[in-house]
Formats: sequence, C-alpha cells, structure tokens
Amino acid sequence: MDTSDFNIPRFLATQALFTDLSTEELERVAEGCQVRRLARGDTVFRYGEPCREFHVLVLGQVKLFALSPAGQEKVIELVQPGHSFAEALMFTDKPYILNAQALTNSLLLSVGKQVIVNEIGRDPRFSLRMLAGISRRLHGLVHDIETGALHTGMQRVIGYLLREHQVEDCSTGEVYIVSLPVSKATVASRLSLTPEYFSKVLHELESVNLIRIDKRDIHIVDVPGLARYGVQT
Amino acid sequence: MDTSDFNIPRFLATQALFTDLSTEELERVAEGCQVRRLARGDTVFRYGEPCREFHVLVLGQVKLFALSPAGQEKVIELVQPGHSFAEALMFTDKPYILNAQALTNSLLLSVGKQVIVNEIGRDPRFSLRMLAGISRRLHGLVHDIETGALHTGMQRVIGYLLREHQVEDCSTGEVYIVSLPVSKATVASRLSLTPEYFSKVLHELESVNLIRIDKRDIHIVDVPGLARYGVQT
DNA sequence: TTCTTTCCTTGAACCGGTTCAAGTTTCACG
DNA sequence: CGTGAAACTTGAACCGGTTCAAGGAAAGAA
Repeated sequence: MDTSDFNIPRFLATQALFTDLSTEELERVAEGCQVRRLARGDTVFRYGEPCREFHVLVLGQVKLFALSPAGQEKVIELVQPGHSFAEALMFTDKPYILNAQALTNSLLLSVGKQVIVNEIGRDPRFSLRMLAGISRRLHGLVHDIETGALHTGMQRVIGYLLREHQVEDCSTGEVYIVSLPVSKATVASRLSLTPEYFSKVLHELESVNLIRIDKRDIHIVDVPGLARYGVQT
Repeated sequence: MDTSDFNIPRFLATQALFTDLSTEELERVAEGCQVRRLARGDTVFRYGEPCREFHVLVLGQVKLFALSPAGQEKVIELVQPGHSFAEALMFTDKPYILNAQALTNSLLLSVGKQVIVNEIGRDPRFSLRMLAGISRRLHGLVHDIETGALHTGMQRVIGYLLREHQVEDCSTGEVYIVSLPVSKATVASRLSLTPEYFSKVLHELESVNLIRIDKRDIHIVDVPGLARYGVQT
C-alpha cells in the first residue's frame, strides 16, 4: 500500500477499459493519472465540487452516497477494488452530484479527463468500451430503481444475498457464504433500509432456517428456499 | 403524422446528438433509420427482447416502465417529443431491461446500432456527445434514487411541480401552470406513489392554497410557499 | 487484561403510504 | 347530445417500515 512502488501502467493494463492499449499508450495515460492513499473516512470528492477525472479503486473500499438536507445519508454504491467510479460525471461538465468517502484505508488511482478525451480521439474501440461501461452502470441504477419501487425490504435483502452469493466459494458443500463487505448499517443504507430493520429481516430469515448469521458472514443454508421466501412474502 | 412525407435527415439535424454532421453524413445515418407510427397502447419494445437500435420520439408520448412479477408497473421515464431513449441499452449487447409503450398516437424514429458505431468510428466528437447524453441520463437516475430514498411523497410531488414549472409560460403574472403531460396515475407511478395517494397530496396542497387543481393543469399559486412546505413536511 | 468505542440487536410506539371499496367526474364515441 | 368506459377522488382499515430508547457484543487501543 505504498504509492511510490505502484506501477501505474501495469495496473491500467489489468483494467478492461484499457485492454488493447500498447505499452506506450498506457504510459501516456499514466502521465495523466494520480495515485492517492486514503485513510478510513477520507473524502474522495464532495457534492458540488468540479469533476475533472474519474477514479479506479486499487485497494480498499469506497462508498458513493447522497446526503439529504437533514443530513441523512443514502449509499448509492459500494465500490470494491478493481472497479471504477464517476466516469459518467466526467462527461457532463457538471459538478459532482454525489459524495465519495473511503470506508477503509484505500489506494486510489485518479485518471484525468484529458487523457480519456485524447484516447477517445485516437481509438473508437476505446469509445465503445467507455460507452459500454457507463451503460452497464446505468443498467445497475435502473435495476435499483425497479427493486426500490417494486420490492419489499425482505425481497431486497434476499435479492442482495442471492446476487452476491455467486462470488463466494461454492465448494463448501451445500452451504454458501456471503461475506458482507462492509458494516451492516452501510449495507442497509445501500438497500434503502434502516439498520434496525435490516437486522430484523436477517434474524427473521435465520429464525426460519434459511440463513445463519455469523458476524458479517451470512451462511445461506437453503438457496431455493430463500428464493421462494422472497416471492411469497 | 404521415410516415411517407417525413424527412429523416432534416429531423436528425434538429437533434443535439447529430449537430455538426454534414448533409451526406445525415443521409447515411438516415439509411440506418426506420420510422414507425404507433397507436396509443402499442408496444415499442418489451423486457427481454434483443436491442439493436435506439429511439427518438418525434411526436406523441412514450413511457418506459418496469413490471414486477405480480404485474405491478413502475414508470421509470416519460418520454416527450424530441427526446431519445434506450441509447444505453444498445451498447451493452444485452436485451432490453425495460418496457416501452406509446401513451398516445406517436411517431417514432429508430436508429440502428450499426450507423451509430460507424459514426463513432468516424468522429470522436460524436462519441463525446453520445457519452454526454448517456451520462446526463445517468445523472437523472441517480437523482431519482436519491429522492426516492431520501424524500417523502409530499416532497417528491413538490419537487416535480417546481422542476416542471420552469418550462411553462412565466408571463401569467405570478401564477405558474404545470400541465401534467399524462394521466395522474402515470405521473404518480413516475413518482413512485399510488394514484390515490398522489390525489390526496395534491388536494392537501390545494387546501392550504399553494396550488389550484384544474384537471391536468396545476396552477402554482405560491412558489416560495410551496418550496417551504416541502422542507418542513 | 480493561477501557472505550463502534457496531449490532431488540422491543414498543408510531406514521407515511397502501389497499380496498365505493362513489363521482370526465371524456371519447356512436 | 346520451352512454359507457376511463380517470379521478374520498374515506376507513391496515401494514411495512421507521423512530426512539436501551442494552449487549465485538474490536481496538492502551
């Protein structure tokens, strides 16, 4: 987690967006980048600030969130290592409409707008990858609006557990484990629930033997049963 | 509203996305387009169908909506003439994740994916306009998620009225008129409210003399008062 | 270890918004 | 016009989820 020995071009090459770029191109892009170390709680950007770059998280965790006038916070997205954020905000020439904050000590790579615009001018395939990336993000937001408006809290929790469980090791026999990446309160906000209600929902699912709660590890005991419990409730 | 005498290149030229294109380019793009007349209730596309084009509404009204398993519907967006939709879905090579249906008799221009990809290869400025357009859409969705999670029904209604009122003629002295573009039930769904509750909220606002309801015309009697009523309630 | 802080849980009261079930108005169309 | 369907309103009962308040469990720091 040291900024000095971090090889920017090598990291860029691992990103889907920058595949196919030659070594020279990668180095040129790296020129327009900036590496930042963040401590837990550090702000990456704030609502209203001008936006001249997008960000790729190398290590750690970052949350994107909105704040209500009253100060209440709604998590829009939890960013994991290897993922980027705020690409879209860069292209509208408008200030940030969200806040971003590190949830743990993190390493962040910020890519300046100019090098992206250059690359778009140089390679149409790059444009298409950029468009595809932003479109995928847009897909995700539409999905969130749908589930927010059409599903109950219970259904959103179940949907979250079932969507995330794929990632985890499926070799533990019949029991899948979802490790919550962050605090329960933060996951709750991501799902538009209060921490209290999220807790109640999880414990209801445990009481009917569909999951087992072990700190932040949720053991999914009965996957099909969990899916069924969603539609009826 | 006849398809035969509709000049595609001329219409394309009025779209922000296609500004700067030469007459020949516009004609080439027009080759990849298709004009469709739609009757009220006609489906433009359905969830799950493959997506090989995006759409520009020339005349009429179209709603984009999600359907819950139970058949309940949530309006994601109300499309007005001159506006486009489903650009983003085109770039992910995934099927439509929404449904689109005409609310009134409409005239629709569908632009094939191939001509867009061609244009991206030809002109980086076109890529940037495309990116800016999709990014703006993404902005809107983030805004919807925010207000959906952080604001009450009353606040969403007030926000809607205040955002829309700008468009209307501001010359009627001190009274602004917002004409609901579609049925109250549809606007309600757009705002994630039941028709019943939307009605109650509007009539509450009328009872405290902040608005006057005249069919689909909402006269905003007291703009600052309305804005204030939102924050306190 | 012990202290402190943060995170999580639990229960009871409460409320914003929904549902259901009328009734009324509006409007398109013959 | 009149008539039927669609759109809108209204009230009462209900419920999913929030709020508030308190206590308990984990995790870090000293």
